[in-house]
Amino acid sequence: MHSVNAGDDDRTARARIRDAAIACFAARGVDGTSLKAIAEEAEVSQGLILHHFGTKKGLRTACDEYAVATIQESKTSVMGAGPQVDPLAAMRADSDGPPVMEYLARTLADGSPEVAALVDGIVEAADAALAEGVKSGMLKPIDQPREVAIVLTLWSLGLLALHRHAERLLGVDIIGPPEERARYVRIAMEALGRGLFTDEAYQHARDALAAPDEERRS
Amino acid sequence: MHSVNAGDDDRTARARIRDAAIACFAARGVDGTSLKAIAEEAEVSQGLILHHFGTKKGLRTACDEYAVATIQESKTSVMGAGPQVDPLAAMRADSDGPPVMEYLARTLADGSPEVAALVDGIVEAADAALAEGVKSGMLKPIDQPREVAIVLTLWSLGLLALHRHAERLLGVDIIGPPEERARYVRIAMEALGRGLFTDEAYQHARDALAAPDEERRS
DNA sequence: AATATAACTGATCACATAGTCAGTCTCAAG
DNA sequence: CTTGAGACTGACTATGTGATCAGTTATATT
Repeated sequence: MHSVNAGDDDRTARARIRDAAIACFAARGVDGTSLKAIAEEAEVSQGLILHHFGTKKGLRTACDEYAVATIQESKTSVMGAGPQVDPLAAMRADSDGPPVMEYLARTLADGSPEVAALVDGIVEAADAALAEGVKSGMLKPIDQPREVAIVLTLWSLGLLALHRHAERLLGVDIIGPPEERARYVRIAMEALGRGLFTDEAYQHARDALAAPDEERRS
Repeated sequence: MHSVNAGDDDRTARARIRDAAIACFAARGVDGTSLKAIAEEAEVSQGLILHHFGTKKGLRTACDEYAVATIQESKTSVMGAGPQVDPLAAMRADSDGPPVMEYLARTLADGSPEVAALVDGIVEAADAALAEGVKSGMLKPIDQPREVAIVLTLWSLGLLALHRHAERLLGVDIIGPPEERARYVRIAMEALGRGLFTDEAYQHARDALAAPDEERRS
């Protein structure tokens, strides 16, 4: 009865609580989720949650750490295959585990230090991937490579945060499996790959933007 | 004492409550804000909030409507100046009013119908702007103009939702005044304007993506 | 088997919350 | 002046919250 396992679930109670919390937080937000709801979802008592995590904030932190670790893991495994243009492509949550991507989408905006560090790491990876792409001749030389890496990363993650809008407008669940995201990648490729401006319009815009006060180059 | 106005503030109490709610919601989120906190901020009793708005949800809806109306207003006024590439540039909150942009950034992700409608409207505007740009020869022809308009809009709005990350990584407050955002525009221009891929790499990637279903392992 | 340690529960606490209500005050119209 | 309606308040309620705690059960160690 009071065993470590409950039902046919072989996860430890601690893991079950964490996963339940991630699911609840992803679905209704951290503030919108009570410990009671998590306890019911994990089929444990509410007291056990606090026994394991101390406070709700502690649970939140544990969720952040787990999500970050999960994503880092899949990121490095995907990274081995070669440089990736789309930072999002490097992030793929296991379909069987807790909904890490949804959780991240929810918590990206209300900045915890753990998530901030994750974002920083993704930027670094994107920066490296861009440099690699330039070196291999796949990408054009970039004037502000780091800044471009940052913006590309935040565009991707921002789209993740707004994935419900993307689903409504585009009919694409960018959190879903790779084949579901293929349409998005094609659209992104059209915008980012060849560029939108005509050559002369780009030169003109560039000159107009370059004019201001100070110049920041690497 | 019980007059319509309080202190030297000539807004109606109803407007003061709404503005205070927007400020609190923007700062700490809707769920993280109590009616008591709003009442204190607006210098009214908590009962008056419910007298005017019925429920907290009603207040939230009123905030959404006000924010949407404010942004729509500035959007159309900016639109008169000509087609805009960056959807964000069309949105500028008055510096004196409540922090509408911060509020929008907070609420973009937890989709209310009002905000969803606003997003749809911005997409329409971006779509029209793209078409205009193509027509005037500023932009290259676009294969999937509507989809590109959607993605560009969501990238911009997603960046807005993640503006704290942008500030940390880029040192740019994209909510701030236009001159503050100039650096971001230059970066976005480098990525979107001329494109990142070399010509042959783009052709190659494009061909690879055009194939209906393929397992893409780079 | 004995014992210590950790897992776990359910009752309970103090507190914050959204919402209700009775009644006061202001002001304008009759 | 009277009256009625809406603005407004402060006390109140019912409920939900995170957290505490005493006590119980399981697991591991010896």
